[in-house]
Amino acid sequence: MASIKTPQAIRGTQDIFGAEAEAFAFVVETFERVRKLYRFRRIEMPVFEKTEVFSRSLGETTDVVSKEMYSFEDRGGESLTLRPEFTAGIARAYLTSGWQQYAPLKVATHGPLFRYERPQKGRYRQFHQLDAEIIGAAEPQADVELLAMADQLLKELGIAEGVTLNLNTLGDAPSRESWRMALIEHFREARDALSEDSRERLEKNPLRILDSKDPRDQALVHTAPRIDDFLSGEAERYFLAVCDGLDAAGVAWHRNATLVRGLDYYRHTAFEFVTDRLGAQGTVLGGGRYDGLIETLGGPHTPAVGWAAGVERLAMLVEGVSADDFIAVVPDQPEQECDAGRIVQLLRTAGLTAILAFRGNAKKRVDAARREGATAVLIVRSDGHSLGRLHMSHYASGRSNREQDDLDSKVLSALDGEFGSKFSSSGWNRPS
RNA sequence: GCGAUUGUAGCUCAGUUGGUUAGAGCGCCGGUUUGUGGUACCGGAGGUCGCGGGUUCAAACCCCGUCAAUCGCCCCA
Repeated sequence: MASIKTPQAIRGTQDIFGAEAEAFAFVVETFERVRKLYRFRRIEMPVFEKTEVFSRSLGETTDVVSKEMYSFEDRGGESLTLRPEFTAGIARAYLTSGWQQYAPLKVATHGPLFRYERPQKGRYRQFHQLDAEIIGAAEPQADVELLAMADQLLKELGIAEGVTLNLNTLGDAPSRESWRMALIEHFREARDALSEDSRERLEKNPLRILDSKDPRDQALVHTAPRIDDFLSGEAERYFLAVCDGLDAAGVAWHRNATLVRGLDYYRHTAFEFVTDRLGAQGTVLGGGRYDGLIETLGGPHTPAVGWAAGVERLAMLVEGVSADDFIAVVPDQPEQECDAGRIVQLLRTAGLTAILAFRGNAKKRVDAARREGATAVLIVRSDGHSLGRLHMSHYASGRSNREQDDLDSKVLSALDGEFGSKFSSSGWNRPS
């Protein structure tokens, strides 16, 4: 008999369960809560777009476009691509869905993205991002607001301690271009001292040499021309306004003059929240201003700024999302199954998390409930049983008698007298 | 695309210089005890040793290939 081979999961995809899934959900829920505080409007976006949406906006020579896109032809012969990022699709929607009328538009979304890369720690082929954008705002306050929201998000996730905001400006288009020329000249003179990778970058993307990890490049980076010397007066004023705004908002930041961003569309403000706790993937949230992007999609000149954050990376920093308390209801004998079912439903209706332990005898059910981490087990006995009809056993460690009493009275009020006006209760912290 | 490490039960892992029938814990299934306090007891099922080839009297172990995972390079969130 030929055995059936179980298909494997696609490389770089994840099946998330348990504590990791809880951390993942905690990140997303916290983001949803925080973005509402800033009144970013929720949007839902397609997971795929015409390929040109990404190829035109990100830059043909970027790695994302040249080798990381999941592209395919549909039945009509059109080239489509699973989104490798959010921004390009949102910019397209801004133009094709009439969202220009809402400018300045503050939007937020989250969901899966796809890049054909070699998976490693904090990097997957299907990964997930939080995303926030302000479209149609040229004011530095937009940058500040976005960063303030990012900062609050990290604080509310409880991970702000190990994460720092690196901030830089890439200047406006003329500033960036003259800086770029100066960098090429600087590195070309010392070409032989550069690492192999950086010699490659010199042709393709000279700005990237600045954040090379190769020690051979470090010395040259140190003496490289700085963007500050090429900033136009306007670009400089803009950056100062962002810095002042951050200080006023109480957002801590570090100037990092060698911070650049990978995608072509960035101008002015560029930023990354980085940590050293995630191995090679230190960037947990990154973004910047992309005033030129919407024009590359055929729209009017539209200033915009945004960021994206890796949900998996944030979730890895979040530790010990405490599981919610729950009560397991266990019938003593099969005859109490219906009573137990009634009780568990009453508890849920009253807003208490409760499960009905339904496999094995009472002993096995109690054991199973405790293994699952039940806060307490409510045993249901027959009416008139010598040990009483209901018994609460508290199993959560480190709870005070007061907390246990509170839970007992919540349960009693949820049952509303149906199973008697009181029950016995025992617990580790209770002298009994 | 490149490099390093690792693939043994559902999970976490042992497995000697190559040598009978590949083990443990947890989980799972069955039962006993217990009317409740953090690991009670007894029994059971479950493994093409990632896959393919080679060396050998003999391979989980050595060699080659391949696939996958992990970490790193590149790049990015």
